[in-house]
Amino acid sequence: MNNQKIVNKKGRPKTLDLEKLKYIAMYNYWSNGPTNVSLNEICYKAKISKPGFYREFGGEDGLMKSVLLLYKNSLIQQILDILKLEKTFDETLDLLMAYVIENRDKEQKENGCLLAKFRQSRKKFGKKTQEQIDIILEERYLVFELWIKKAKSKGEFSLPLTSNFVANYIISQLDYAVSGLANGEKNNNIKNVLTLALSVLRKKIS
Amino acid sequence: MNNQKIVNKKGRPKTLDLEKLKYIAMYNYWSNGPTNVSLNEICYKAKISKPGFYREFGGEDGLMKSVLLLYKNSLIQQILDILKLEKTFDETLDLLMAYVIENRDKEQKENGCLLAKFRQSRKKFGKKTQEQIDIILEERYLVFELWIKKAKSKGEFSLPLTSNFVANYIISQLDYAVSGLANGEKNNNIKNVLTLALSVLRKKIS
DNA sequence: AGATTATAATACCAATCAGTATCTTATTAT
DNA sequence: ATAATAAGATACTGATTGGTATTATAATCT
Repeated sequence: MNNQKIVNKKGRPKTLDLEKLKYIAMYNYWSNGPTNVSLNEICYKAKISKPGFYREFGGEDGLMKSVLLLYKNSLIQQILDILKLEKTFDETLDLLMAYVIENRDKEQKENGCLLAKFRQSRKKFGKKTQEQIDIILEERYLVFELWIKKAKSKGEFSLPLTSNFVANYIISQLDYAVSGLANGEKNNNIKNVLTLALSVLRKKIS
Repeated sequence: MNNQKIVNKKGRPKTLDLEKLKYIAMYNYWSNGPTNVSLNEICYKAKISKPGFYREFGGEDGLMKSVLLLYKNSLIQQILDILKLEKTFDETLDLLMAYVIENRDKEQKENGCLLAKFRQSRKKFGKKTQEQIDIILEERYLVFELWIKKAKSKGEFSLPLTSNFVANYIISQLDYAVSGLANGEKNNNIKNVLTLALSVLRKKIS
């Protein structure tokens, strides 16, 4: 986006690796919690001088916003992509469960959801970060809601529940599962809880 | 417990207010998150000198263990007491929902569950704190499990689900509700989610 | 009264924090 | 070649952190 090394500019050329910095920041915010990582630490690990960092991001608020965008595009998108596979509603529930419980590696499970961590401490962050949290939450919600609406129109979901509520219900249960796994609960326990909680939305076998 | 001002002891008498310190620590850990509160800050707010604090608690680990015990006895106990009212299973579910959604004041809702916050950052704390987290989680689980077992023996709960699973399921849903409210979700949304999630455990109206 | 004991209070330590002033270096424009 | 520009890098600031050495104080014991 902003990589204009091609265009000859005046002044000393940039050598700092913004992608590396964002990735390192995301990883550290993710595993340690966004409120428990200092800018000093991030700059040191990314081998970027602090004045360089402040030139690029202005401060913590700008960095956090960038990290949230990176997390959305690389991680949250994986969940949203499942909703666009055009599988049946019940099959999609299975895929969502499998993604959360089986498909993520050990480290991802231990770290939980970075968006959830940001959300939990929302008030502690700057304006841009708070806005970005809200935007991503809304984006995620809208994709789930659209999926429910489609399932309804295809006749795959016919319970008398609003799309708004069903979307929130599923997101809530998935969020819980992710945080439960991060808390060290066993795969099978989470799987059973999720299975029962989502069973009320499925076509009854009887 | 340790208030032995009655017994004449040698040396300068203690004047520090341990209960006040623990209460202030609990409140600050609760509202700001246990990883975001410094000992300096706690000592300053409680008007206790740091050497005095270290003499009493040894350090952060000892304080956090004491705070967790205080939280368990004052807050978590309120939930557990509901399970001992000997109401029917379905009525007890109603009471649990009402407690989480209606009965807690605004500040409690915004702060969420202190135990959950400690649990989320469990690895960051000292040995005593980690052990106390585990103990309280286990105590809470056992009370829920006993309640389920009694409901089964009274014939109020007859689904083919283990008491272990049902206890975990209910705790999970309540935990989610508390954290959802802390994240600013609306009472009604949380109430609807909880109602649907717990409906699978209730006697069917049909 | 004087020794003993334990607590209170102040002041300090080195480490780390967010943020910046200053200086050096590498490029382009003239 | 020299000026202008912009980025890199070092080193600093004042504040805060966890933790402690030191000193003053208030009680009991002999």
